[in-house]
This record gives sequence, structure tokens and C-alpha cells, in this order.
Amino acid sequence: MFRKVLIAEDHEIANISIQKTLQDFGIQEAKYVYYCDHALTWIKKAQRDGEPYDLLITDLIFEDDNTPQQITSGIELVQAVKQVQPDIKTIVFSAESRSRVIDDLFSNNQIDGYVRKARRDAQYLNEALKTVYANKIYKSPDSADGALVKNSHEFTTFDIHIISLLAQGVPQKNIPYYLQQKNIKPSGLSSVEKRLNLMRDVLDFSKNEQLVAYCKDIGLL
Amino acid sequence: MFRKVLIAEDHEIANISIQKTLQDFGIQEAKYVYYCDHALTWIKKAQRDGEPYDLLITDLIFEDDNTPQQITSGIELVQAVKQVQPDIKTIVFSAESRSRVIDDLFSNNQIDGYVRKARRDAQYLNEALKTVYANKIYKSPDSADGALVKNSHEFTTFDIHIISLLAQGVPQKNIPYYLQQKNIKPSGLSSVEKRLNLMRDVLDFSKNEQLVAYCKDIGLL
DNA sequence: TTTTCATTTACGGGAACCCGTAAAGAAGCA
DNA sequence: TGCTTCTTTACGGGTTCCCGTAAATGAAAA
Repeated sequence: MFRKVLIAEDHEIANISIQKTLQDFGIQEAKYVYYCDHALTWIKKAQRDGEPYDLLITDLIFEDDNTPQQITSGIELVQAVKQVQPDIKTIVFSAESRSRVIDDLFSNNQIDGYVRKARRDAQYLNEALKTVYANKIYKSPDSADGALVKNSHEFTTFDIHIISLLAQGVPQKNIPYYLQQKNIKPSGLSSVEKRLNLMRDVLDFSKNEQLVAYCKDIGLL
Repeated sequence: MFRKVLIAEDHEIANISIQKTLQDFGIQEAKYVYYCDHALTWIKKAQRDGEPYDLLITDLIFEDDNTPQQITSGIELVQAVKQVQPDIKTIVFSAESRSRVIDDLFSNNQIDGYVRKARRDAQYLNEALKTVYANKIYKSPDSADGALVKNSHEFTTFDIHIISLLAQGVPQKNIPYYLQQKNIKPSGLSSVEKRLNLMRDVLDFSKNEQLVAYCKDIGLL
């Protein structure tokens, strides 16, 4: 089993439980930090001392508490750590449930495991440790996509920009101007209208207010 | 200190840590359940046996895992439990950060403590236990904000109905019809328009989309 | 280059929305 | 009852939005 493990998790309650889970595995050398910057510092230090960590367990979102930090999210932490020590194993432990976000972690950021904070998370974390130690990829079953797929619409960054501007009170007819400012590719008013029309159609909405409400609900805004 | 405590929390990891916190307090009789229905059952059973619980610690949101449940949220659980045993103390332990929602818990649902799942949640839970045991109200400092108090508007139920209908896609001109159905007093289109105009004016908004987004943010919808 | 196809933009009629003003209604008081 | 005051509703114009169609642009194939 893993010898040295580093845990980056700002919620004290979650941190405590991860500790306990590791103890049950007989892992003695575990370090627990509450900030991403501290995590990177410990990784570097261990690397220098010739006693590198085998595994990093990290959350995705770290709440800002006005302590200035260089690294502010789990994704950035993984990327920074991989630069220092490319062979380290990483497990992300987060409440994120959007399949696109989770899949991005595996494809772009080369993580080894994902456990969603949900009903049987302790059990799944346990399985993740075993699986990742065996050099395999682990994804907790409740984060395996396909669950939320009813008549959902895959929002592009273009879509999100439009809805975001609407939610900020920009009149529809002025949206082209804002899109040009950001060099976003289609910027014509008709393109905006057509895209809004398509989104409303797919989601069976009739008004833009519904789009804003929907995006707020699924955490897109 | 409390003798018998019941914990309703679906996340296994969080549940484990609450257990540990209670153990550190020397509380021996603690029962841990993962569903609201089970919680109510145990409360009733203990009541019948003449050994009632002193304290209920519950989450707000319980994830649906296709196990059919009567009670599906922490608020409903508190209300149901209070009917069975009005004198029980209740602490809510949740990630909810919207002050409006938290304040509602205290005013309408008579809870004794709120601890937000955040950085120092274990420490705050500790303080909550002591404070509530001393018959006082506890609210973890990171949920006590009041930071959102800019030029805020006191929403009436009339306001909320209007915005809710907008967020559901009802055309503005049809809102009078829906208001009449619910016997809401001013139902004229002009009244609706005037009220929307006032809300936008107070909050310095120009579009209804902003109102919907704002209400979602502060937990009004 | 020309042709073809897809994407983007321009335009116009009709509906919904914004907003100011004025009429109608409801409640309180002599 | 008659008067005042406040709330609610009705109306009309100017604007924005919705949506279908057509023109313009651009990219890839012939």
C-alpha cells in the first residue's frame, strides 16, 4: 500500500475522515494540509529530501478565506505538483457531479482517481486507494456519467457567454458589441438570437428567464 | 453534556467525522443514520421507550438514491421531529451558505444551531455543541455574514410569486391569470409591471433576467 | 478559379415588454 | 352621503424581442 500520502482538503470535517480512512489502511505517513500552497510546499520538500510522496488526495474547490494563495484550486494544484513530480498518483475527492468537469480531469489533467462526495464516499475512497495503488484508474460509480442526461443541452462557451451577459442585464441587441470586445467568433445579433432559440428549443423553454434560472441551478453561472 | 444524540447525514465521510467529534466529547450514545426516514423512526422509538434523544444533528440536503423516502430534506425532518418531540435540540450541519435560507431555519423552523460545512467546521461544530447545550443559539461565524446587504430589497410574497412565474417561463402578460388562480390580491398586469419596475429600480437592474439570477443567488427561488 | 455547402449576418413584420399617464375602485373619516 | 387619499387597473406609444427568410461571407472540393 502507499507509504506517504498528502491530503489537501480545506474542510476540517472531511479532512478528519480521510485521515481515519487512511489509518484503517495502516498508512502511517500522512500529511494533512488545508491550503493548496502548503500542499505544493510539502511535495517539493519531500522531493528534495529524497522521500517523495506516493499519493496526493485533493479537493477541487478551496474556499477563499482572505489568506493570499498562489494556487486556489485542486486542478491547478495537480498541474503544479505534476511538474515537480510527474510520477505521483493523484486522487480527486470533490462534490463536483457534472460529468463534463470530471471527465476533463481525467483527460487533460492526468488524475488517477475520482471519488465524489456523496452517500458512500468513504467506501468508494477505500476502493479508490486500492485501485489506484494497483496502477489502475478509479471513478466512483455515482460520478459515472449518463445519470443526468435527460433532454440536457451541452453548453458551449459561446452559450455561457450569452446567458451570462443576459443575467448581467445586457440588452440582447447590445450583446454583439460585448462579444466583439472579447473576440468571440460569431458576434452577429442573429447568431445570438439563433443560439438562444436553439437552447430554448432543446430544453423546452419559452423565455430567457428560464435559461438563466436553469444555468444557476446546474451551477453554470 | 448531551447524553443521546442522533445524526442524520447521508455523506459517509461527514458522518464519520461527526461521530469522532462526539466521541471526543465523551458522548457514548450516538446513533448514525443515512436517511431522514430512519432518523424519524429512531426518534419515535426512543420516545416510546422513555429514553428520548437530547439532540438531532442533521444535514439539509439528502441525495436521492432511488430508495423511496417520505422525508427528503433536513428541514422537513426537523419539522416532523419537533411534532413528535418538541423539546429536542437541533443543530443543522450543511454546506448552505445563502444567508436568507439559513435565517429562515432559525425563524420558522426553530433550530438551535447552524454550522456551515467549510474551513473550520469541526471546530465550529464543537462550539455549537457547547453553546446549544447551554440553551443558547449558535451560528458558525462564516455563515453569519450580512455581507450581501447592499441596496437590498425586501421581497414580498407577491414579488416572489411574480419572479417565480417568470423563471418558469410564464409570459408577463399571462401572469395576471395565474395570480387570479391563486387568489393573490393585486392581479392586474399594470400592478405586476409596476412591481417589477420597482424591484429593478431598487436593485439597480435593467432586465428581469437579472432579477431571476439575483433571487437564485440569495436562495429566494 | 469556380462550384458547392455551411455558417454568419442583414432585414422586416408581428408580438411582447417598458413606462408614463389617467381613469376606476376601495377604504377611512367627518 | 360626500370627500380625500391610496391602491389597483386601463390604455397608448415607443422600444425591444422573436422568428422566418434571404443575402453575404467563408471554407472546402472540383
